[in-house]
Amino acid sequence: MAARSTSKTSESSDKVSVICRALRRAIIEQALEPGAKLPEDALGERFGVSRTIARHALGQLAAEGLVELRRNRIAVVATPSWQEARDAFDIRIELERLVVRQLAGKLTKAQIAELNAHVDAEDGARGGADAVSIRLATEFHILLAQMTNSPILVRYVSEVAYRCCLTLSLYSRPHSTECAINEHRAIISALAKGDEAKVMDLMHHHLDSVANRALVAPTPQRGRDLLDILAPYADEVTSDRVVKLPKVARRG
Amino acid sequence: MAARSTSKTSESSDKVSVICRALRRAIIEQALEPGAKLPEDALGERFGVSRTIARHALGQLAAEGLVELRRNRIAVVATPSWQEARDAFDIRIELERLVVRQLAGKLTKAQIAELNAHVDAEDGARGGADAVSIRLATEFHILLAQMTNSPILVRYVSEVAYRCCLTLSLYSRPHSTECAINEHRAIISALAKGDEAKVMDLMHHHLDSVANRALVAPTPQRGRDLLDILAPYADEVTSDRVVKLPKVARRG
DNA sequence: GGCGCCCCAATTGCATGCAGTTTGGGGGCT
DNA sequence: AGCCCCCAAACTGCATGCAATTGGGGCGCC
Repeated sequence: MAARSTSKTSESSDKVSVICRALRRAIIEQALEPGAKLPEDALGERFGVSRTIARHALGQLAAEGLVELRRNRIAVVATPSWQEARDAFDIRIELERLVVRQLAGKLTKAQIAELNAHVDAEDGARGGADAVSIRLATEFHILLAQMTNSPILVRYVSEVAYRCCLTLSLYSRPHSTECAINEHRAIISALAKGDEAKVMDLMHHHLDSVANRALVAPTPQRGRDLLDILAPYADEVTSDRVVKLPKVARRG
Repeated sequence: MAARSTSKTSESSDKVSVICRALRRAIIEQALEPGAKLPEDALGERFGVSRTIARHALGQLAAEGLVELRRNRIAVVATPSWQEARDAFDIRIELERLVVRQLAGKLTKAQIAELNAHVDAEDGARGGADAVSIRLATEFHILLAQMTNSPILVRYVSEVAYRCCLTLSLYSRPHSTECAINEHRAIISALAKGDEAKVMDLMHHHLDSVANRALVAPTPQRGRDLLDILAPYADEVTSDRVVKLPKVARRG
C-alpha cells in the first residue's frame, strides 16, 4: 500500500495559523524580502487581529527559521548566511533521499497522476514570475513528502525546503527552472518504476545541482551582513571602539 | 578546523523560553508522562507568569512535537503512535549520520575530552533513575550536533532526539543503557581517528539498535489511542453513531 | 439500574492596557 | 562641520479582562 493511516493535520484554522501561512507565502515569494521589518502592530492591523496573535505567529515562524526574533527588537525576515544556506541544503538532501526511498515503488496511480499534474503546473508557470516558479518547485518536494504519510517527515521537509526557498531568493541569480522541471519528471518516473537506488541518486543530484547553481560562491556583497564581512578584519584590531566604526545604515 | 564561526543561540532568556526548557525537560524525564494535561492557568501559576506566556510556550512545544494542541481543548503531552516513533528514528538516523560525517577527523582535543567527560557522566548515572540515563544519552547526541556549529542541524537533531526520547519512555521496557554507553565510546574513538565511513556506520547501527530494542512491536495495548486501534473496525460500520460508542475514559 | 439531556464550572481564544526598552533625530556644544 | 547627549515616539514584554466553547456532573426519564 502507498498510504499508511490517517494523519491529523497539525495546522488548523487558528487565526495564528492563518497569519503564519500568509507570512510564509509572502516570504518565500519574496513579497517580503530578507531583512524586512515585521512590527507586531502593523501585522495585527493588516490581518485584523490583535498584537497578541501577530506575536504568536511570529514566534512560530521564528521556530521555523523564517523570521529572526531578538528581544525588544522588531522582528525581521531571516537573512540566512551563506553557510546556513549550505547547511540547509545538506540536511535537505538527506531528508529527501529518505522520502524517495520510502516512496519508491509504493505510489498509487492517482498519486503519480497528481505529481505529474503538479509538474505540468510548474511547466505552465515557466513564463511567469521567478518567485512563483521557485514556490511551485518547492511545493513539488513538499507534495512528495506528504505522500510518505509521515507527519514528522512532512514537517521537516517543508521547513527546510522553505528555508532553502528563502536562501534561493537571496543568493540565486535569475535562474532557469527548466532543467529542474525535467529532473522532477525523471524522479517521478523512477519512483513509478520502483528503482530505489536510482531515485535516491536522482534526488541527491537534483538538489545538489539546484544548490550549486544557486549558491554560486560566498558572494560577499549581496545578502551577507556587513558586520559579518568585516569580522575577520576586525580580529586584527585591538581597540574596543572598532565595533562602533561601521556606523553605516544596515539595509534599510 | 573544527569550529566554524560564531553562532547565535536561538533560545534566549525569555520567560517563554525558560518555561519551554522546563517543560521539555519534565517531559523527557517523564515527570510529565504522555497524555498529561497542561492547562494554561496551571502552568502560568506554577511558573509565576500569565496565561499569555504559558500559552506561547505551549505553542512552541507543539511546534516541536512534544505537546498536542487541539482547539478549545486542554493541551496534553504528545503521545506519539508507534509508527511516528519509527518515523522519528528513521529521520534521526539520517540526520545523525550527517552529523558524524561532518565531524569525522575534525574534532579538537578539547572537544574529544568534552565528549569523553559526558560519557563518563552517563556511566556515573548508571545506577540512578532510568529517565536520567535516557536524558543523558540523548544529550550526548545533541552535544555532538552542537559541535558541527550548524544551528539548523542542532535544532533538528535536538528536536527529533527529544521526540525519540519521549517515545522511548512510552514504549521501552526498563532497559539497560550499558551497551549504548559503549557504543558512544566507540563513536568518539572513530570520530577521533577520522574514519568517516566507519563512524557513520557506527552511528547508524547504534541508533537502529536503540530503536529496535525499544520499539519492540506495535504493542497495541500500551500507548496507542483506543480510537486508533478501533479505526479499522469502524471502517466497516456505516452508522454515524459509531464514533460515539467507545465512551470509555481515555487515559486518565 | 441505565441512558440521555441540560446546565454550569473550567478552560481556551483573543483584545486591550500598561510598563519598560530601543531608536533615531534635533539641539547644543566643541 | 562634526560629535554627543537627551528625549520623545515607536515598539516590545507581559498581565489582565471578557466572550465563547467544552465536558462532566446531576437530574429526570425510561
